[in-house]
This record gives sequence, C-alpha cells and structure tokens, in this order.
Amino acid sequence: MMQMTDCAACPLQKRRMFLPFTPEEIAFMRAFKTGEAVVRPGETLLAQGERSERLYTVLEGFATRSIQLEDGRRQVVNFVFPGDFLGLQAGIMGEMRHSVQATTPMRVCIFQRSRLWDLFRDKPDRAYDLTWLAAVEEHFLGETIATLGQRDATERVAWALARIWQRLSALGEITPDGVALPFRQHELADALGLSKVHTSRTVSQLRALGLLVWRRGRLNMPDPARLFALAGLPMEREEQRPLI
Amino acid sequence: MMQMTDCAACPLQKRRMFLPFTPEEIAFMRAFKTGEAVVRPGETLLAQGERSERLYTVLEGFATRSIQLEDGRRQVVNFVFPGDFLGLQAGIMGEMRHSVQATTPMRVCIFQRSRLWDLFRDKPDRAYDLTWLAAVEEHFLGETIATLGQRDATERVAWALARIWQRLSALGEITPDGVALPFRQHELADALGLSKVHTSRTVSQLRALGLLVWRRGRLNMPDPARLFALAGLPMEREEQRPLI
DNA sequence: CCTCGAACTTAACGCAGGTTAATGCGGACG
DNA sequence: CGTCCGCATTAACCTGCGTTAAGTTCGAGG
Repeated sequence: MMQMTDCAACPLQKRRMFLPFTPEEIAFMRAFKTGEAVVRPGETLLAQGERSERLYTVLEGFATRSIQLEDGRRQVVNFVFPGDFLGLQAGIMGEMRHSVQATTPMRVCIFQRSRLWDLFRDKPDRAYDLTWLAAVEEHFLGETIATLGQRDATERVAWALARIWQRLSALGEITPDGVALPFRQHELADALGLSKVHTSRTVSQLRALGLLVWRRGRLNMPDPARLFALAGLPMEREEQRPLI
Repeated sequence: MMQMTDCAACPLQKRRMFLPFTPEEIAFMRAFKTGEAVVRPGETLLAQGERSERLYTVLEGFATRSIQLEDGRRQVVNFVFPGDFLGLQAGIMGEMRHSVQATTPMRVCIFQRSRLWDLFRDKPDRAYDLTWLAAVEEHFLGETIATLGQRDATERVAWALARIWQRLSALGEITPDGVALPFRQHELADALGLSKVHTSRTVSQLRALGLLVWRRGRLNMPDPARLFALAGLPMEREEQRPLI
C-alpha cells in the first residue's frame, strides 16, 4: 500500500464533469476507501473469471474493458476513463465477466466488496448514485450494440472517436491542438469489431475527408460538427455525473 | 385501469427461477405497485425519447428492447421476458434511450417513477436487488457486444437461440416438443445485425446440421450441448433472480 | 373452398470488409 | 549515429453477408 490521497482532496473533484462531494459524502468515502494503487500500462486490474474482493474508482489514466472468447478472440466492450467505477459486476454478481486492462499508467482508489452492502443500508443516496452510474453505463452499452449491429466501418470509427473526444473534453483534457488519445488503433479495432487493417483504412479515409487529424497519439477534430453528424450523435455536452 | 393481481398471489412467484418474496417484501410491493396493464402485440410500452413516469415489471408475455437510428435502421438491443423490470433508464436518467415493443400479448405491473427514491431510502435490500438486476443486464449487454463484434452469422444465431432457450427453460416453458418462440426471424435479424435473408439462410443451415427444429413458432433443440458449444456458451442453469 | 397477406425460403450477384504480406516510420536504446 | 521494434499504412486478393427479386407455405377471413 502506498501513500493515499485524502478524499477531501480528491483530484477528480477538480474536473467539472463531476458533481461535488458534500461534507458527509467526503466523510463516508474516506471510511469506505481502503487504499490506492498504481497500475502500469498493459497490467490487468480485474481479470475475467476472477472473484475480486476489490472495487475501484479510477483517479487517473485509461483502460479498456474487454471480453475474451473461448478461442482467443477479444472484444473491447468499452473504454474506461477517470471517474469510472470498476468491479460492480464482481461486487454484485460474484464473478467478473470481463477484464480491465490499463492502456496508460493509472491511479485508482480501492474499496472492499464486503462493504458494498453497507453503502446500500447506510447511504441510500450513494446507492442511488451507484445505480445511476450503472444505468448510464447500460445506456452506452445499448448504443454500442446499435453501432456494431447497424453502422458501417466509417460510421463506427466516427462514433467511437466522437464519444472518446466528448468524454475527454468533459474531463477538460482538450488543448488547442486536440487531445492525447490514450488508445491505439488496435484497441479501436477490437472495440468496433473491425480488423486492424480496415480500421487503419477507415481512419485514413476520415483523415482524407478532413474530419480528423490523428498522429502519434494526438487527435484533433477540425470540424467536430461534421464528425458527430456522421457518427449519428448530437453534439450536446455530457451531464455531470456522481463520483463513487 | 383493470383488475389488479395482488402481489401475494404474484403469478411470477410460481416460476422457480425467481427468489420468493418475504412477507415484508409483499407488503412493500403491494404499496409500491399502482396498477396493471395489458399490452397487445406490436404495441409500444415505452418509447425512445419519452420521459415515462412509469416503471413496469413484466408478468406475462414477451417484448423487444430496440434502438431506432436517425435514418430508421433498427437494432434490437435485447429480448424482454416475464420478470424483467422495465423503465429504469427513464426512471433514473430521465429519458428512455430505447423503445420496448410487445411481440406477444403482455400483462405488466405498473409502478411510479416518483417512488423509486423511496425504495432506495426505505428498502435497501430492494434497492440492492434492483442494482443486482442492472448488473446482470449489463453483463448480458457485454456478451451481446462480444457476439456482434466477433462472431460470424452461424455463431450469432446459435448464441441468440441458445440464450432464449435457456431463459424460456428457466421460466418453465419447455415441453417435450420444445418451446413456443415468441420472436420472429425478423426480430432475430435485427438483434444480431444480420439481414433477414441471411438470418433465414443461417437458420436453414443450422437445421440442416440437425441442431434445431424451428417451424411455425415452435423451436426444438435435438442436441442442446452441440448448439451451446457452437454458441460459445456453457450449459449451466441460470441463477435465481430477484423480482421487483 | 378460394383469396390474400405475413412470414419465410431460395437463388444470383455485388461489395464491404477480412486476410496476408510487404513497406514505412518514429522512438528507445546501445 | 545505427539498429531494432512496435505501430501504422498500403496493396492484392478473397469471402461472408447484403440486396433484389422470385417463389413457398400457412393461417385467417370471406
């Protein structure tokens, strides 16, 4: 165990996409939090099949949630960003059905699964927030299903980049020359059900259309409105979300 | 409003896939439930974009949850079975992001969205159950994403039919000549991201392999183990689930 | 018994995207 | 400054699935 940030000084609170903690919430979270961990790129934070005793909130860094099929094929279910809560599945259903793998260095808060029930019993508002997060997650998964089921490669890539852009932007990660993309084409491909080669072709095509600039881990969008339109997404700002 | 079944005599309780109510739960559910409705095939129970004040539990009958894209394409996100809880998205996020459409006659219990918070405040165990259901749902959506992203048409069809079979079987709907399938090929196709034509071809192929018999709304599986293997699914029985 | 329509089936053809493989490029390290 | 390696790109070829369109089959209603 390493030095642990106090919840009162939670770095996530500086990002305006998150609802501020009330003093009681800080007190509760302080007691709920049992540690902190650093994860290196490529490391597996939660493994499919594992019965993890731990739950996490991402403080910093990025990851993928992915499912491994029997024969080795891999599907990235979605991307993980700071503020995301991890491990609810194992926490509630007993066993993780997917893995979480860091794509950048990460820092995470640690909670104990055994205390999840206390949260429901003693802090209904926190439990409600947790369910809120689960409902939002469910919505995004539904959108992903619609994308994989109905959209062609161009639309898919546009959609994924638009969603990632939106999330990074809500986190305040945008600079004049765009954002640092924490994922590689390989992960995009696995998330969209496309081959790496075709993903590259498709990205090139979007580049040729002047819809994006993506080089060496930096992404920029010369004309966000057009890209969002192609992705079938409205351009609204994301709602603030609670933090567990 | 029509005549309303008392929760103490809830017909779902007869099905062994559901955890039995405790006496207090019955008392609570009785107060929580505000009505009952009958829905005809084809009717829309919840519409995408709507801010429904109502939540439902399915007592009888089947439905699809689907997302409509801007240009009219439709993706069936999943299938709805008796015991499923509907409307949590609108209940928690404010707006439905998908529609729920009956594919058979249905009967549903009605609850008020405004009282959802009471449930969290007063009945932490019920709130926990609700979150449990959400977590299981999330797991299935993840599996669907993996299927659409990685599996070919044959595997997809096998997967969908195996999952539906499993659920119907848990509901006790299996007879010696199989189950009554409440969905048509059209809906399967929309759920799997395949065209109707190719879905038909693929079903024929599975039929030719002796893996299934599906005629006029009845499905049978001569060799479930082989079909499940093809679908990449273990053949275990589903866990009992709570009922809201 | 006949007609009609919904659901499904079958066949022919074309294309989006998979696969394989060769090539380019920049960053890390000696 | 040169080599290596991981990642991205490009090209050539192939196939699974979409599309269109012409049947079937069966049940409902006259």
